[in-house]
Amino acid sequence: MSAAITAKGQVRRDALLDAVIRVLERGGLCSVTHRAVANEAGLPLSAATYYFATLDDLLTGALRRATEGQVQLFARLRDGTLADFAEALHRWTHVDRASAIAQYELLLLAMRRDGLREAADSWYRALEEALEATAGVARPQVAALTLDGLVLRMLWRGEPSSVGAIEAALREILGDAHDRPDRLPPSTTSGSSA
Amino acid sequence: MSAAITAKGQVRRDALLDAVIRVLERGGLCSVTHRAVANEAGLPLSAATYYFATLDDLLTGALRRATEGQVQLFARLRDGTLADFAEALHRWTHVDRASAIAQYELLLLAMRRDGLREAADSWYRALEEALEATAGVARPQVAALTLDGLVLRMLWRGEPSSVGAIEAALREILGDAHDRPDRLPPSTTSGSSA
DNA sequence: CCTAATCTGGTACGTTCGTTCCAATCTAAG
DNA sequence: CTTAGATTGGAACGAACGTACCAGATTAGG
Repeated sequence: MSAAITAKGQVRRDALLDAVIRVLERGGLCSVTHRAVANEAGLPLSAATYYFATLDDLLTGALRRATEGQVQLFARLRDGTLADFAEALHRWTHVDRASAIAQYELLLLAMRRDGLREAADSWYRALEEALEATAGVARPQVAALTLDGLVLRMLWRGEPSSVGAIEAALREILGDAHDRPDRLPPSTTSGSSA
Repeated sequence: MSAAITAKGQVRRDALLDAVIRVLERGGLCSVTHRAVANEAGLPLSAATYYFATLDDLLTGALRRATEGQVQLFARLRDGTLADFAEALHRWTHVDRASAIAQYELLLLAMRRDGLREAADSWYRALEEALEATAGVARPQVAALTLDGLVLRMLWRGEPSSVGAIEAALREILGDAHDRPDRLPPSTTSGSSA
């Protein structure tokens, strides 16, 4: 045993996992192949097969990497304001929509692969913990479910689409229902989806 | 123009779409190919390519078909009791888990294909309308989001796992928060997941 | 330095895929 | 019955895939 894991090897590993995300964004799960990932990373095919023997290794690593970033985003929510979180959520679901879809595709894949269960779990737990630590949230466990549903709704239907509308929806979800008896607020600043 | 669309043709069409769901359940989105679907339906490859020229046609038709069934399930919720709905939800997310995952895979695909937007929309609208028609639901729009999140949580983590626990969670979600200030109820009858 | 392990880039095999083509068969309208 | 259009089953082509292999380059430990 001598070289173990070289620094340069780790750089290539990370480059490949980042490439997986980009390929995923562009063409979905089925388009993730050793060749496509290697090409996206600007590396020869052998580099992909050497560091990630099977396609599953590639996807597993990508999910774990993406989850880390998401966990950090949720952690930042814990310390920031609601408006900050609304803006982060807007960026994630509208500006970087392809990236968000890619992450959900990986999470859905985690339902099938037991090796990914852990990653999906930590993603979920990070959201719950962030909500529990956020002041004024009446029922964090329920709010976590609703927030999850809100993200999906934004990805599917595009609404709410503005930062302001998202913040209003968050207020509706996180806070208790004392002033608004019903309805998610419609988009306030920008119009509806296509 | 004479035969237009024959009855036998429609039978084969439906058989192929059902086969898509079964293939999807077994191996995920990437395993849906003309050959796999035709083989699953017990038909020659040409039958799949004749009725559904592209893979997208196959997936589009399958999502539309699956959505119809789901819309009918939600409609039944409107008229039944909460316990009935809890049982239906339990069957969907635990007994027929693979089928539920397959449907979400198709819904996720709908985020990428504009032709599927309509199907995803009708699925969503059916859930909201069912909740609006259900007596005692304080905020149906919010509840729809939460219910969506609950389904995903059950698919990812397996909890809540018993019919009783699901019904309790539903009561927490649908009704107002006047007796329980926090927490989703833990599983009551069966244990937690792995 | 030396040696063993990691890393690199390229090639090739066998499989599976979407897609196309075609001759034969079936069906319904005139 | 006749005939045009719908349907059927089989075969084949080119492309892309996972995977395996290998000879050379690089690197780290002794």
